[in-house]
Amino acid sequence: MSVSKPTESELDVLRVLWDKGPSTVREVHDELSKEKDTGYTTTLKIMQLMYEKKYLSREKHGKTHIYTAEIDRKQTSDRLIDRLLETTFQGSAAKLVMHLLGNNKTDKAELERIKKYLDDIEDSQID
Amino acid sequence: MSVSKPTESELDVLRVLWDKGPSTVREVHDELSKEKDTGYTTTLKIMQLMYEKKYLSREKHGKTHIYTAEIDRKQTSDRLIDRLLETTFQGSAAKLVMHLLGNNKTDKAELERIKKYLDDIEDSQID
DNA sequence: AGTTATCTACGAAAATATTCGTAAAAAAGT
DNA sequence: ACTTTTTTACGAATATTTTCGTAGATAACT
Repeated sequence: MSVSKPTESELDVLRVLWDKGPSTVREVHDELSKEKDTGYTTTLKIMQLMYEKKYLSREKHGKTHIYTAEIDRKQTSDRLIDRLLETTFQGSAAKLVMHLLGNNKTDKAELERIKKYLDDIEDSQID
Repeated sequence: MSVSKPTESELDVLRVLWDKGPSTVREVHDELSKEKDTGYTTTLKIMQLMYEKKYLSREKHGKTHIYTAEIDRKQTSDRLIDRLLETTFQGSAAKLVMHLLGNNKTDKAELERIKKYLDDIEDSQID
């Protein structure tokens, strides 16, 4: 199975579906309209193409379709992260993390969660 | 100043320039050839376009140009990371970090570096 | 039932990105 | 000096992505 590589617009659609769960074109479009300004049929077309590419599945309810994301967040983010790591952090996860926490408004709770996670990893890594 | 948004191919070029520093088209092309299979003039053209967009600067040495990246790694990665955070991690840095360390072959040295960094942050955050 | 609104499918235009052929100039090699 | 190689600039072809208009079908409204 060739690796899926959603375009910019396709990612916009996916983000909505990932957030809100299965939705109609109308719902996705209304959501996207908050950010960018394109016609309804544009969103429709993109979702139809995504359906053909198997990025989405759909189910007919009356005359409308309800679309569901068929490529998952994790897989997609893996790709994006790999790319990011290579492109801008020379493959070093540490650099990415530092960058991430460096400028960001990452709050204390988040930091704690990360630390805890790191400890867990180390514990399970007595090799 | 509008935010720069390099395309896929442009990022390929940037990666090389970021890694190797100022380089000729030939050098960039040879580097890219290891991965993908395009003609020399294709790389040339892309770099020329990037020059017009001000993504690169160049300096003439004899008949060849030496190109330098004019948009920096940090700025570019900030954009990519923000996008990634929003799109696939609901804005949670912790989630991204966990994801990053979860599947990855991050070695012990890297983990140590990260932990140390976290400690430093916490120390400087007694507010 | 007739009108209006909403949705889909289709096709094609417009915008962007990528590719490469060709020609001319500069440099290097013989 | 002549040939070969390397480089640039230009222009155009191709591919990909995004956009939307139009027509027909289905549902909702009055």
